[in-house]
Amino acid sequence: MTDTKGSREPSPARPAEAIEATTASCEDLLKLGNFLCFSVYSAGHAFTRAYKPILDKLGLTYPQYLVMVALWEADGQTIGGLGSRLGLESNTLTPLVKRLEAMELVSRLRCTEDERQVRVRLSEKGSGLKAMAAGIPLCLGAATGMTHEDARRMQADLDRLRGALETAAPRLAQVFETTRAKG
Amino acid sequence: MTDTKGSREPSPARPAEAIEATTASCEDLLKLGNFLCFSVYSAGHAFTRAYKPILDKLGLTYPQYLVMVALWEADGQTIGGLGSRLGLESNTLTPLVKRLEAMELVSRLRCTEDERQVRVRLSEKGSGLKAMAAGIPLCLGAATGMTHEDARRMQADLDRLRGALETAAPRLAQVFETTRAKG
DNA sequence: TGAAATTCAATCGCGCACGACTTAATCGCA
DNA sequence: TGCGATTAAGTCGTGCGCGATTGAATTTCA
Repeated sequence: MTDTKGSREPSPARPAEAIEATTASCEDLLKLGNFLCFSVYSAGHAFTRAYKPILDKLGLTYPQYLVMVALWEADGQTIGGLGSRLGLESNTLTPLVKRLEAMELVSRLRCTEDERQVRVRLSEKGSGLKAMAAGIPLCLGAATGMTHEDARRMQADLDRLRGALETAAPRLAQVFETTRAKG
Repeated sequence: MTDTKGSREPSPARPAEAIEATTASCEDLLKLGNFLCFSVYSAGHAFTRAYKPILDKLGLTYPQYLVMVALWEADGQTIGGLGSRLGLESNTLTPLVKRLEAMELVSRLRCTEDERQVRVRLSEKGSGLKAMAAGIPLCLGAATGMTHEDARRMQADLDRLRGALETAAPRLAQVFETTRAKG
């Protein structure tokens, strides 16, 4: 084993935070606890699990709930429109929306002006669910004990991060090759 | 743009930001853009997509990569140990680890002292991959353009959020009922 | 105008995530 | 000691997420 030297902390003189942040070693870099991506991944699962007991009462899964939220905000979106709003492809949305249709929460209708597109409309039942769902964000907000300011700040951070990742993604394979060649 | 009414705020003593944060209307609450959970969800997908071109070169999926990271940090963990580290159940990990075994990156060995448990050990090939993977965090870090301090702060925020959600999850269904009854 | 290129939704296959359940080993305790 | 309870891993079914591909409608432009 590489890090089983008994004493984990090498130099407790300076604040550990500063040291780790500036002089991260190869070992430190490959520790799960230092992975921002893992924190995001875990928080995402935690949200899904926290929502579950509530969404069970509505008969929705978490992604289905997000689609409903998008439709409550703007009814009659196309599959592609929902996709770009939610960051999902038609191969994910088509079956998901079909399940919503089977539950009679939405109807799917091919556009007359452009028959390639499919428009998703809320049914009465689907619109009605909105009132019930209105309490969920407050409920979750109370559960996390976060202030709205903190929540907004985290959102801003996360959205900036997502933007940076989306911008970088196309050239990351190349960057990785270069990094490896140098290192 | 429904929040541009100007006359929404009952108590105009505080700055608009704080008011919006504290007195979000039902409409505002159900907008996707105000959902912290959606920001986490999207950032998670963005990470998966950003990692993909890099992980393709290693022949790993993103969850497989996280398992490998956990093993590089501490080899020989049991399925249950990996599960509690990664927040996953055996029904997710068992087939995942079997795929890693099929790639000859790990071996699975039933413990002799407790035959209910299975220990997962890195193979030569699996250990060797660590060197190649060492460059990935730096690569991603550079791609996001974040400072280590920012990353650590977000991690701290996210980990706190995850903790709060895990604590709250068991009683959320009840809280939701109460909220609905009152609202 | 008509053929090539593009766009949109849909289908298929694979891997992850998890609830419900099974099987086998270990533990607790009368 | 032996039997019920607990624990660990695994199996199965369902839904999400996406790469690859298809088919049909639309757009482009020679």
